[in-house]
Amino acid sequence: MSQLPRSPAKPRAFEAIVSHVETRVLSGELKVGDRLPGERELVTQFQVGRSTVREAMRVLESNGLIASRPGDPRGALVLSPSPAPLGKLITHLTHTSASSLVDLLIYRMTLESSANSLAAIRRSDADLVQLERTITLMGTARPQGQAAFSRADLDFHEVVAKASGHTLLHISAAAVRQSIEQLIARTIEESSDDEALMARTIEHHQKVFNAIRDRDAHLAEHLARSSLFEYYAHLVPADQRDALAALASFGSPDSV
Amino acid sequence: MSQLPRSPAKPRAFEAIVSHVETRVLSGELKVGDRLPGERELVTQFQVGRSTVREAMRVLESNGLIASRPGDPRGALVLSPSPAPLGKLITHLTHTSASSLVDLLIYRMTLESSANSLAAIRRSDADLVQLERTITLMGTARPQGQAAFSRADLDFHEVVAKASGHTLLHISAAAVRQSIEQLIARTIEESSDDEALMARTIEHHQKVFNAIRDRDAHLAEHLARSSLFEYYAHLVPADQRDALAALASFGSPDSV
DNA sequence: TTGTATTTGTTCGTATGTATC
DNA sequence: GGATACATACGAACAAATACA
Repeated sequence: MSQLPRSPAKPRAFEAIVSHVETRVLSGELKVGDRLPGERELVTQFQVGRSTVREAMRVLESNGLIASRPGDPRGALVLSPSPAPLGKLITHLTHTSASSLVDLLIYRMTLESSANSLAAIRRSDADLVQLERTITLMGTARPQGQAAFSRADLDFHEVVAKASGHTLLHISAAAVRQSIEQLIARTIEESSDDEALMARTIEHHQKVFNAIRDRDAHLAEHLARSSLFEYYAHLVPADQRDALAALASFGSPDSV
Repeated sequence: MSQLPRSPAKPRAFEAIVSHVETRVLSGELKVGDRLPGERELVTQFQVGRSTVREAMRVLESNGLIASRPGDPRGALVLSPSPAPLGKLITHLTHTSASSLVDLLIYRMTLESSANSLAAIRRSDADLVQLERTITLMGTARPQGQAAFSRADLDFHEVVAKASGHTLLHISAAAVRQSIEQLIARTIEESSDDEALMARTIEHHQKVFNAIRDRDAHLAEHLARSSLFEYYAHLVPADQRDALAALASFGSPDSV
């Protein structure tokens, strides 16, 4: 009996080291740039075998807390907080549990509309300069075809997300954009360069820029939704389009 | 010289196994519930030592991809996506001050408002039954104090997210909720049981339920924002509250 | 710059407790 | 209950890489 995994589950030896280090990093006892004791010293400190110590090191490393390299007598290095492991995890999540294109688009609409809103509130003047540059880039990329234009387009969204000053939104939006691009890469390759759509997209982005410049958070948020809808809606089956349309029309001046 | 870590950095033996498994999960070759080969078989497959295999297992385990337990002759189990690893990373990032409480609340508002909107569109009748039950539970938990009420409250949001039928939203919203609860655990413990707030919260949830029942996506989305704002806004410093307020007021009937 | 000591990366053998059949 | 195969954990050994005198 008892086919289910036990609730408490036997605590494993390496976990003691992991949570010990995590706690000390969280409490500030271990600062960025500090060194952990060497593996052999951890063996005596925790009364475990060296393999166990190494398992703990790999987990801490995978979570972005430390880095160790061979031959360094000073021990593993405590790293500064980085969104990199988070980005990897989110990328993995979007790739695995992305049931459909429409769900990915919904997710992107969700994240980027908030990023736009935040950017309108938190943007610096330097952000505006960078944004204007990416819009210019879209213009020059236009005659180079769909692929180049798409790259410039993604750049714009990336810069906006960065201007939001929200690390989590920034990282996760980037992951979702990438997943979407990979998913529709084949679908879109044969789509003839749609000059009219490109022009409309640039216009949209110009409007977003204006809204962010004028610190109009509501307008910026709504524009993210409507422009994503216009750009991508034709790729999703008509019978799944209602959820996307509902999000896109939220906050619209002419709705309600 | 060369104190900095090399750019290419020598690939380590266990990483081959990690990325191999990751790739197979991503490609769908390994489905949830499938089993990995035993450790000894992986040793021969990858021509590495057993400790190396175990290090790879710990990393995969820490990222929530697999679970293994001693004595199981079937090998490590491939897990379904879970919010746990994501929540842990987010919690760690916020604690190390890469991100603040207000950013977490913004993130939650972003995700849950979309989840509400989707739930209004995709909900089944069974979802409604479950939602009603969690609201009833909040009523019975009310006299048991803040902690019990908070748990029931979180349950409601969890059920709504599930009803959205959007795995990504569901998982990431759960992770963010978890992080927020951990972050404000101490702040809120001394907050006297606010009977009035509890009553208002239940009312809010009833309104959300009605909106989802009536398939009013816009109303459901707006309610998620306004109720989160009312519930949590007092915890964020006044000078950071504008971004949260901007999101909360978006789509409001009386704004614009 | 060279050499040396020490560290991490990796392998291997062994013992032990446990889940499955 | 017993046999089997598994994961957990330890520790010794060697190679490669690094820091430091």
